[in-house]
Amino acid sequence: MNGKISRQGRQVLAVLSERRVHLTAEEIVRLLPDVGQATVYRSLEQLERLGQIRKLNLGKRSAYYEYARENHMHFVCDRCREVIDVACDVTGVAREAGALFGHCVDRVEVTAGGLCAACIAQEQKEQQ
Amino acid sequence: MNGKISRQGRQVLAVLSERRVHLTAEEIVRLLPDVGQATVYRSLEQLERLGQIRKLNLGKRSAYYEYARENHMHFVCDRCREVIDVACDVTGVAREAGALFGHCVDRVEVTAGGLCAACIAQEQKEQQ
DNA sequence: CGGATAATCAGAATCATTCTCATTTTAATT
DNA sequence: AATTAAAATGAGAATGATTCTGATTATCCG
Repeated sequence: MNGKISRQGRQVLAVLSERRVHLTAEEIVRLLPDVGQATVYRSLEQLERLGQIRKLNLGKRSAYYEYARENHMHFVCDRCREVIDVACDVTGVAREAGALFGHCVDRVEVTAGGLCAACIAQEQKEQQ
Repeated sequence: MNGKISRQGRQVLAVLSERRVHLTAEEIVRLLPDVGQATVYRSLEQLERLGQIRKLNLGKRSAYYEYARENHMHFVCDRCREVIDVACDVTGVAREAGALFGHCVDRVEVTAGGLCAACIAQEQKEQQ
């Protein structure tokens, strides 16, 4: 459970790696009918600890998970609730800010909220 | 429920404004014995919508709430689980990044993880 | 005042996540 | 390959934060 990844763990990782989207634990459970949900949760935790995936706390009911890749932030639209990836790396800034107080930052999550482009267009249409 | 804040809502805001710390909804419920928990949750939601407070999704069991003030990020120590405020404003960067795709960013939450200064010291002591 | 509308409260319901424990798999050693 | 110990799995129960419900109470406005 520390370094080695089991068959089930590899299945979970494969789902996230292939789809390249944010998925909830529940969606992963459904995509892997012969892996128990406790195991899915355990694998997600292990994979996150190993840095292979990231857990996203977006203020939604459930957490989302994604395959770890270059840094980007997550934009959640207040209107359609869509989650959109946006290239934006502030890891350096955050690390330096933490270092000023002696903390060692090794993980940074940026979540933004507002109106997405599609919803801005929608609202303009509606107001005419 | 949209613009006006009820007596109970003002009590919730007062707790957050006076203490200036992150509190869970449950802690606020305990601090206000004669406000029902459903009302605390509803008030928190309204106050967040009005921009008076911020909801923090730190990957803990429950969400935290804080009085809205100048921007800072939240650092969660992987060892002691403490939540520490760290001055670090990336709102501008995030807003520009969103604008590139036509999104209107009006809220940015930065959460960092790693080892806090106290735990780094602890671990060094232990290794001797 | 009186009636309409909205907010509150207590408690129940929901639902994501974690726990339990019997069973199975894996790894190491003979 | 057989043996055994340790670890991982899975089904289902338990937990706990949040949301919903329905009856009651407060607020607003003529």
